[in-house]
Amino acid sequence: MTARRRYWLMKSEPDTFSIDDLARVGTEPWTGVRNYQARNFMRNSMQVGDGVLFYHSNCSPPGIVGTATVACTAYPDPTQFDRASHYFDPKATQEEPRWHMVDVTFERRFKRTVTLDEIKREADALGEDFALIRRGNRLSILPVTAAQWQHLLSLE
DNA sequence: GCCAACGTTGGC
DNA sequence: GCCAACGTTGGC
Repeated sequence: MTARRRYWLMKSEPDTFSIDDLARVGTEPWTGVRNYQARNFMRNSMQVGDGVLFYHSNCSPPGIVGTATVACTAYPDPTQFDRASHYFDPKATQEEPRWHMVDVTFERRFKRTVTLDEIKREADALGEDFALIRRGNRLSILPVTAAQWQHLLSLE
């Protein structure tokens, strides 16, 4: 039996890692998540083949720029053990890692950015509880329903 | 570069 | 276990 495909939105700052970077490398470990809720989505819920909306944040304009897929189930993020890394976590141990991540594989770059501004205008269709457009929400990884996925793709 | 929102930390 | 201080996110 094939697992049911789930959908996610993952934010990345294009200055750090953009959709074009992902297109170039093909598959990338999603290092550096240091938020428990975001980690839990990766560790507890992501499955191989899940759909990912790739979102550019902290740029102009912010928005969805393409799609990717989850390439593997979660495993410990090695940067937590690396003293030299910006993401080093002194409280993490090999025996008890704190931070897990998945690898993400490039699927497609949108012909254009579906901007946050446009997405906000679709609040009625997407639902007010959609975390991306909920006021003050800063989650870098959030779940997307099949209906939201379809609707967001239709905006391209 | 500003700053609102919010998560985390640590003193008590 | 409260909560102030602090750090980070991310839109603008």
